[in-house]
Amino acid sequence: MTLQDILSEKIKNAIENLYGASLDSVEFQATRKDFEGDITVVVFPMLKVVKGNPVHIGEALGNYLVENVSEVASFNVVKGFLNLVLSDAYYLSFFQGISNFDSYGMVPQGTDAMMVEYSSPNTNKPLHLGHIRNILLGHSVSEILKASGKKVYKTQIINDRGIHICKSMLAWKHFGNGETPQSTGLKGDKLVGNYYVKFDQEYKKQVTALQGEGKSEDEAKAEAPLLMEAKEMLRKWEAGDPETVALWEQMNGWVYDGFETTYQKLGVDFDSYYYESNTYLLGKDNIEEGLKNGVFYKKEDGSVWCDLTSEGLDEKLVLRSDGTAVYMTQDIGTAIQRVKDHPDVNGMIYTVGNEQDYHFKVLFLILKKLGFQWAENLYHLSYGMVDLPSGKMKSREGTVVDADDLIDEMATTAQTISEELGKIDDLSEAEKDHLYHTIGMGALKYYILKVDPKKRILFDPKESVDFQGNTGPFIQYTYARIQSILRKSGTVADKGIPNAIQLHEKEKELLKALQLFPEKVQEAAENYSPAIIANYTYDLVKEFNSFYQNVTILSAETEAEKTFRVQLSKAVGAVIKTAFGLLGIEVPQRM
RNA sequence: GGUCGCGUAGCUCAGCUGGAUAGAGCAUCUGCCUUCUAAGCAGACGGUCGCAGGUUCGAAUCCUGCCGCGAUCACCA
Repeated sequence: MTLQDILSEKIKNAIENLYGASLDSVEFQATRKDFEGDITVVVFPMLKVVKGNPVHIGEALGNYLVENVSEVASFNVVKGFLNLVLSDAYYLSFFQGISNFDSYGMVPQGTDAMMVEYSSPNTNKPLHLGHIRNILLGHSVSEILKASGKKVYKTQIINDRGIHICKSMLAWKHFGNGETPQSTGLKGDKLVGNYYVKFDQEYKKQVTALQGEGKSEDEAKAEAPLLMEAKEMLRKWEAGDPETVALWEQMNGWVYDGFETTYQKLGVDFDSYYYESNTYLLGKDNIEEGLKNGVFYKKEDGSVWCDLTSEGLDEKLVLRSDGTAVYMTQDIGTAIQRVKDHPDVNGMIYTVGNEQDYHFKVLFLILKKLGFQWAENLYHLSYGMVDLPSGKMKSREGTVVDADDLIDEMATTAQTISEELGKIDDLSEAEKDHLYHTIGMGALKYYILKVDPKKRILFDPKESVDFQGNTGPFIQYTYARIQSILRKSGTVADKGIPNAIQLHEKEKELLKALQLFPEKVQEAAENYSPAIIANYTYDLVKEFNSFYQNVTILSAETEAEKTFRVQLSKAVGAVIKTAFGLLGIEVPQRM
């Protein structure tokens, strides 16, 4: 039973005894910093059942609580706010209750499993900044769900088939001279991406040439030999032509190797992979079944639709008149397949940009109509675009920010700043490089995750990401300082937590901040929002820094104080580490 | 045009299940490094919470309308 529950119960009793009225609920909030007290009871809502002056009611309640609840030390009333001051003993017992700092805030894994899809790239282009937001969000939400007690399967669906892949393949065949990642030293995804660009260039030349021969733009675009050839290649691929399939496998293999390198640098991973080449035919059987159940209907031309007008949406095509699948068909089939593959899954999260909001609304509705139990727990983790100061990223104009380049730049920036400060000159080169990468990624990940996923992000690569204020490195730095305290405190931290000690104001604030962590994890899981964790961690760190600057830790006046403060620092360090773990950010011993 | 999302300090963002005088960081200015890491701390400056109504004891928060920005409305994926 939490303190709030206890207080709530007591307040209800008090209102019953004092005024003969019954309250449904009691509203609490954290006391604002400028008032004395730790927790505040809002009296206003009680006026609905108790007639009277809110200040008088507040005072009556305050007196009652001081007498009847040992945790309440004193109180004051401001307007309709009853501010309660909690006893040191209450805080100490809370702190002693966190026996294991490392697992504080984590809920043990239950049986409920969720599947989280993220990344899901095409195989014709390298990953860019937009993918990075997707990947970081998906990965972080996975970790947050795990922390809230869910079993999580991380997955992605790779768009490895279609005309765009054929374009890369064709360009490589014509202009590649047998180049490979090994022969060129290029990352596989970069190499293939270059041929995709090459295709486009050559294709445009052909179009221009055809236009010069008097064709219209549309005719020229449709009739350019390269495009015809690419379409032919797609037909061959679908027919299973061995040569085409072999080339496709080889080039996709290069791309996967390249992607894997980037994922490793980002520190993310997956439990399973789905490939569109395997799933693009799925879903037709489900449509057939839905047709029988009356979920769908067939038009005269043979196309199959789902009528969602009663839900305020449109009619949606689920099967073409020629019987072939559309995007929606495939997604229906893939969702169902995933649950077949993972029978314990009871919900899915799709990390996909907000331009597909409507698609997922429809998809989820259709899956519900088809009667799947797990369809009640589908969530589109929708996020806004990443904009550059110059506007939208456009691959054609070469304004995309390449993921690998960005990751490297972040580390370089971290290196420059670290070298200026010169605090880690004694580390080995390998240790330094690892640290630069840790800090650079901390900056990038925190920068992206701290903002509400729904919102667009303006990313200025020139100014790079800040290292001061509400940033990843600032929090990492605090962690490193805490590690320094622990190194220098020797075995003090092993002595346990003293139980008779007068709490400093800053210590109390810090304990309050620590107390919030488990609810924040829960809140983040319910809202699928890493931003909640990020902003909480920043608040905690600010509180710690204020404590750090205002109280003496290692040379505290008494031994008990010293032990207590070291323990407190240790706990804050542990929470930072856990919280950053949920954001997928590493935390350094020194920096 | 229909639908969805966003609009808070010069800039980047918190706060949004209604509660006290709307919070941080950056930028600008003032202090603080013989003392546990100054990537820090303490403070100053900075706001018609897009606009207008409504509900309420109380609205940045909920409702309606409008304005601005964006996305989306394919037998594309």
